[in-house]
Amino acid sequence: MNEARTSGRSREALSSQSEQTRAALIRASLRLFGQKGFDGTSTRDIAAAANANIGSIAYHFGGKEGLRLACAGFIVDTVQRIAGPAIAAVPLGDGASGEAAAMAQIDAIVERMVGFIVAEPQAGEIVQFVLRELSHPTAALDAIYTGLFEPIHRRLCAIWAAATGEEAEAEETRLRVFAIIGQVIYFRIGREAVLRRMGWRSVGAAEAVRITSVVRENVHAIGTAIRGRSS
Amino acid sequence: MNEARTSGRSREALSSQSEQTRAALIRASLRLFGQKGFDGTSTRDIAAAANANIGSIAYHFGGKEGLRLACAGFIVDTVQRIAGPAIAAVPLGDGASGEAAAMAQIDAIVERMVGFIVAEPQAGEIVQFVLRELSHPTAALDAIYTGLFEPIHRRLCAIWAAATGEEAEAEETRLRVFAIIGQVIYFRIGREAVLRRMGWRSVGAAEAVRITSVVRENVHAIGTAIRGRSS
DNA sequence: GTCTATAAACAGATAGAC
DNA sequence: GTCTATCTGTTTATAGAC
Repeated sequence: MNEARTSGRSREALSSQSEQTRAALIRASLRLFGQKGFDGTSTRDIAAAANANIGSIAYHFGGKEGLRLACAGFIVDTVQRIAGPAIAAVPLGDGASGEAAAMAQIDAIVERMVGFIVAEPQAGEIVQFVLRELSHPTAALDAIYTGLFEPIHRRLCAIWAAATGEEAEAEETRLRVFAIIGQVIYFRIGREAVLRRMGWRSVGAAEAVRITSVVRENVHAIGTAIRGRSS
Repeated sequence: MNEARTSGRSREALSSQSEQTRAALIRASLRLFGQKGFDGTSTRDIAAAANANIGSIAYHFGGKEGLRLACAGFIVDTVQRIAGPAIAAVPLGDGASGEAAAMAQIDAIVERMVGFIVAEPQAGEIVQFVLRELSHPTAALDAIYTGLFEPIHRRLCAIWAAATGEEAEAEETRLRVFAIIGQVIYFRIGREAVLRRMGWRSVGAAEAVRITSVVRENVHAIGTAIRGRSS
């Protein structure tokens, strides 16, 4: 079996034609895998969409499966770059002022999450790709879980804990953060149903604002109720 | 093109071998479509799983596409039978007592939803199937949306309105009900991530109880906050 | 109604010319 | 590195035997 050129390549060659073809193939396959699924996408379609030839897939990635793994790597890099700053640790005070600051950070995160996941076109491909991987785990999911899901969820739990006084790694907290994420994700997954039920033609910036407003209110309500339990 | 035997069949022939083959094909294809996707599933696999032969698919459903539509019909029937009683209209009093009764019905619905969607094995196939249809709408989605999504969502909005005093068909209410559904659905869609993060080996009855507890608390918190706005 | 054989198209992988 | 030609296996659909 030929070894694909997936590692050890020099960083100076980023704009060589080889790297351009490589990048174009990843972009095209991420889009097509997201739209039509891994099995539903042929290597011929990918090559055509990337303006490359079929043989280049075997050359760069060893085969179709290698392309899937490369997509996972691209997703990890992309989302880390976008989500990283938003969920970075910010200095939080103690007691009530710390809780308020943490809740403000949660507000900002919800707004960014909705903006990216729901309204950003590129997020559609990524979410669909991840969704399919979740339903049929491969090595690509391992990369996405370890590089993205786990660290982000853990960080969100910590922020939620700072905002409510709950323990960050408590089972209840972890489940609650999943439920909160679900509120947002569903607007992408069930987009078609949302469009029909809301009578919207698309979900753009204006619709994202409406969704953000509702989700933020929900999250506040949950946080307030949790905080109120301990008093 | 041959017309498939998809309509006009007599109801008395339910246990004939023809109907048995037909039912077996639908069950098998729903499971396989859910697991591996429509494109990822071959008619040979379906026929083998249903203990039928390949030709019978063309005979009963006209082809693979007809099988997809038949799956959608099966889903509408199944979910209507399960969800129907739970969301049926119950006599609600006026004022505060009516709100409490409506919230109690919401509690019961959340519990049933989590129990079915998250813990019931058959729900996995159905959710995965619907999920894939949502991301790539065909005529099968039209059937599911019209027969299931729209009426159930509308009914949930009405119950939520009775519990909170909001207007049932207000944009905000419709979005809020979507967000609440998202909380539950995510535990099925993101099951693999949930399993890993929670350290669970599977999601059974015991885990469903934990999830129900968290989601119910969230929903109560949201409902209470909404009700509190008007005072 | 069921099952088999086969057709026609398409898949991914690969060898080799350039 | 790129591109073409081709191999091998698999796909859905269908015609026809039983």
